[in-house]
Amino acid sequence: MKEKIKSRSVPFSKTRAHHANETAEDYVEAVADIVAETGECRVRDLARHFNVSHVTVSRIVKRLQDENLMQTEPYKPIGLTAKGAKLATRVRERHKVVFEFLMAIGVDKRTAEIDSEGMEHHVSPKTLDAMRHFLGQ
Amino acid sequence: MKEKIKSRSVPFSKTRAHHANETAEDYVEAVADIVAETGECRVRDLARHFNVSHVTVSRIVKRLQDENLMQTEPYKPIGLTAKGAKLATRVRERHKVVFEFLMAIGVDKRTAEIDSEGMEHHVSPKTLDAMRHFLGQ
DNA sequence: CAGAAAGTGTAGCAATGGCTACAAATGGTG
DNA sequence: CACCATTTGTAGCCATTGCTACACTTTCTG
Repeated sequence: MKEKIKSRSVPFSKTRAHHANETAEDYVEAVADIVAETGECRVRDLARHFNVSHVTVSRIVKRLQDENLMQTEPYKPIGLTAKGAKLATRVRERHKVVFEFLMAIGVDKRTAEIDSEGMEHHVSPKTLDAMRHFLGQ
Repeated sequence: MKEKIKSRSVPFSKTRAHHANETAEDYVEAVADIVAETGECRVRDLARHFNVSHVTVSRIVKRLQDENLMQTEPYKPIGLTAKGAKLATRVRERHKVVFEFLMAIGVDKRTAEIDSEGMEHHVSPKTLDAMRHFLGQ
């Protein structure tokens, strides 16, 4: 099927689609994190995490379910599909590298946390490699 | 008035507002660049630059005009207001630092161009300082 | 100068992600 | 068990950014 979005092969290509893709990455990452921390992930957990209403969360979860990234049933916890888990792993690893890289160049922890969350979606594999190299891996 | 958007004081705060802000930054930067290169900026120039339809551009330009960042008249070139020019200067400088920083850590030019465009909006002043420091300024 | 080409504007639709208000389900607790 | 608080779902609104189709201006050209 391969309905992947050509994320940034060209500058500024299709901002809306790109943002929807970012949302998917943020959400699978959050689900993975929350499950890892608390055992299960609920709509309200995501609402608190992203500081949005539960309505926004449940609509997005519905969309991500349609995209085969998440799986849930009404009033039940939210889980990741195999595809979602795979994406989450990739995103978390990338996030970690960006965060540690920012720390390594002297950014304070709080700022590194905030900036890495925003920057990560725009860090290509090549740039990520450069960061890893800098970190001495 | 101070209707500034608290861009990322907290992680993930209000994605939609944040994105609208990014659009404003991208557009004022593009107008400044295009004017600098060709003498004037037209709707079609922005449409080509962002790879979107002219319709999308003219609607966004209208919004940015309402926000006092741009100025134009029907069928006329697009210019920046004082406020828009000020923002453009800040954005271009930040973009330049991020781009040069990526080059400095060994990212190839094309990738640095693409990634810096996406990353720049998420680079806080503190991280920007760290990048400047790294570049030896 | 008339007609064609290019550029721009407008109408109207879709997707995404915000929200409030209200309804329904779940889970504790008296 | 019955009630209440919490959680989740649904309805319906708005803003932003995509689009196509069509209309109108401007500009170039024969």
